[in-house]
Amino acid sequence: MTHSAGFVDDYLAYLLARASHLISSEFHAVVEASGLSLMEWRVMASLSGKEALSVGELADIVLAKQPTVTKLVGRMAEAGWVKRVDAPHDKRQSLVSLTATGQRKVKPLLVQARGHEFEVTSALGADETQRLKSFLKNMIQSHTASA
Amino acid sequence: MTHSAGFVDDYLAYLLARASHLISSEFHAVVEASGLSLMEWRVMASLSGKEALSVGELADIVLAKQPTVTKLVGRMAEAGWVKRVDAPHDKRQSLVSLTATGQRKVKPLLVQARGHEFEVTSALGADETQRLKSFLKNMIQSHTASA
DNA sequence: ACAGTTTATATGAATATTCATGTAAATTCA
DNA sequence: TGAATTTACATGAATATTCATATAAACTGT
Repeated sequence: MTHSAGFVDDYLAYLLARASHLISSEFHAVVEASGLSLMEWRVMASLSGKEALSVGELADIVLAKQPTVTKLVGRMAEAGWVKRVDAPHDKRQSLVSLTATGQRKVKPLLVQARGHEFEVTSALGADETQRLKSFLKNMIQSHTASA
Repeated sequence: MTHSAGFVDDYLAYLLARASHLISSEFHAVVEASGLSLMEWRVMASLSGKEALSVGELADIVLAKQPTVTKLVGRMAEAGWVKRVDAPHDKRQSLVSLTATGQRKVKPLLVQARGHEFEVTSALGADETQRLKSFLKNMIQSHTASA
């Protein structure tokens, strides 16, 4: 049975939210299996490959508010996955980085994430996937230029 | 200054999450100005044009869990924007619909939402926008077929 | 029709997120 | 330099979300 098309069914903001939620949810199962929450996974994925990120930068990247990230990072530090050090040049900043334990924990997930992404996009094909990503990157960039 | 590309910068799930968050946030200002939260707006937009939706259907649509929606709808009913009636054929279901007050409240937002969507997509152009929406709809459909 | 199962929603406790605000460090500019 | 302002993070209270579970209605197979 086909639902009558409601407002949201052709509304870009909603299509983005739904697609995002859907893809994240699928991978959520994998993430949970390794004992991480979605937010914890986002933090660790964001930190991987980087030397360190400040709490504020992390908040921006993981799409949460600063107090949320402060507390999230606190829990993750207790778990031993990340550590915090004051920035040498600006002692207000708290630089967050992965511990060796954290790196070991996130490494397999990064591989699985690429695998999942491939599954998701294989129906579209590589070219179309690139086009989709370009759309999204453009949209992100053009609406972030403000800063 | 260009950041070195981290894992998430080319990861589809993240691009979707970021684009979604960005677009929603922009419109969030408009929504808040009318005294609604983002979730309340989603509920009302989802209900507009429909006769009614069950709590479960709503939860699926607004991308939240059922207990969240039960409580959200409870608050919205107190505010007078929606009402609940037991489904005549299945008394377990609680059918949620907009009140006249709710309709009046959401109507201008629906117009503004289309306006905002137009702003966001005007940079892409109508054709590319349709293509982007098609991508998203396909992705949503193909990953929802399971049910 | 009935016992067992499944489905839809509600509810209370646990958890997470956010808002408002505080503190301290950095920056600005007279 | 130093007072005023801004920036970065932390913290406690308020709020929202979720998990686990309860309740009641509908379905299933006999």
